[in-house]
Amino acid sequence: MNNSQSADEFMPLRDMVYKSLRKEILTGRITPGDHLLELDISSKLGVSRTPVREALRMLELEGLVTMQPRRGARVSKITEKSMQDVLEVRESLDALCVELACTRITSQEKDELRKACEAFERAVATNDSRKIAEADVRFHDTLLRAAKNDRLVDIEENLSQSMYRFRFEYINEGNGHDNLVKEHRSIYESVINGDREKAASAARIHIENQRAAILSKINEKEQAPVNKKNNR
Amino acid sequence: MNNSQSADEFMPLRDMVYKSLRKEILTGRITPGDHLLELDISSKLGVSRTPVREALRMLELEGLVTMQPRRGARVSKITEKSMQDVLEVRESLDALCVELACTRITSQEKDELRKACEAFERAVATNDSRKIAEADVRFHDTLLRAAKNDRLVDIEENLSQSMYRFRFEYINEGNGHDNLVKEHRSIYESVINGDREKAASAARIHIENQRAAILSKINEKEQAPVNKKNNR
DNA sequence: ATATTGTTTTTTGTATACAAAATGCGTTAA
DNA sequence: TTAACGCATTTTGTATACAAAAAACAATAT
Repeated sequence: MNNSQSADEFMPLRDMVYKSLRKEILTGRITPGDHLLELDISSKLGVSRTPVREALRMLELEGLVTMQPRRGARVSKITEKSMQDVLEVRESLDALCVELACTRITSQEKDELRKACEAFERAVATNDSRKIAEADVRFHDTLLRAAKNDRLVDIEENLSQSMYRFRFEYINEGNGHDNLVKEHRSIYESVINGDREKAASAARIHIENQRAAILSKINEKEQAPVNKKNNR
Repeated sequence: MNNSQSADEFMPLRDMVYKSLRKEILTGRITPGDHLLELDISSKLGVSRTPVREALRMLELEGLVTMQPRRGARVSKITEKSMQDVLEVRESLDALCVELACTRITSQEKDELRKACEAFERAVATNDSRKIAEADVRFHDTLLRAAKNDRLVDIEENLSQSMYRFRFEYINEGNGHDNLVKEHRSIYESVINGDREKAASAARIHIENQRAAILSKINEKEQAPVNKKNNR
């Protein structure tokens, strides 16, 4: 009965379920390790098990849930190692992204990038971390589009998902906002000027700083006794 | 009735179907643009539509098939652009891979890498392109494992899949075998010596040459009237 | 001959039914 | 008290049934 996902109408139920579950995982309403019961989900969303199962297969391939045959699906755990792995790959791919953008960006996209950069600065000024996160995504999406590589877009989207929870938290960190602005500006200017080397190194520094923020956050948590289960 | 996939026994049917379909796509027995009829597949493999549908959802997320709601699944088309996109990403990630391998490879893995490198040289000597392709995969897998990054492994596997058909063909190219040996050896030596810069540039050159071979192959085909369908 | 409309057939989407494995629980025996 | 066994329940895996959309086809009118 509860729909909880807009923009459907003629969307197959499996996609509705998929988006709904993904949202709950990314926003932390379902936490790593939680068992995903097909019957629970289907009754909660008012559909049968069939679309639920298909959605689970999709989430499995995305890496958000882990299947054990005959034992069901669980929300994938995030370890520090897995986060390190993601960040390493992102560093290379973000560098690639801005390098490609340097040579392929159109004048219209340059304009968009400027706006996105300015919007980010304004968002930081408001100190509203939701707005900051949104503006951050917009800036990076603009760069990604300018790179004109569809496969890169797919992979980066997938990597971003893995970082979603942490992105929100590292942006909440009190200190680094001004640094973020500077880093974005540096990337922006390099891309506009078509300076591939400088753009790449700026992108790498940007990720490197995120890594530091995220890892300090993880370690901080490790101190506290964190192993609570079932937030509902 | 026809099983066509070994190593199952207690594998869920969806995985059997998934592997079976993937194999047929990768080996070209089903070609891009082909319509995948659920009922055909299920009767051919002797299972019901349920596991077939779940397998299709997985292949969709992997990018091997493209779904149109209410209109079924088709094998994804490979365009020159999509191949270029894949190669660009691979260049960055292969460079990352060997850089990581430089600092993380164990002495045991160094040994494996040496063996893989030598096996590749022997394979080239036989001039059997199937053997060459296998040895090539072995060499790259060894490097990938040495990099100790699970996410990188996943992504590279996915990218390799997209190139599977072409890998076979470019390896068939008469000219480049000796070059391949030299390139591998250069990568091998750099990694053993822990020279990140040299390893990265060697890896990039390696991919760059593959790009040239693959693209010449694609262009060659474009000349001939290639739009045949249904090879069965 | 072509376009349009209506009808039949095919195909996908969804729900449900049934089988088999896994889980949980209580009982019994050491 | 604990370990082990068996039974009941839950949960996943698979098949099938039914609904609805799309495609194929035929007939009619222009």
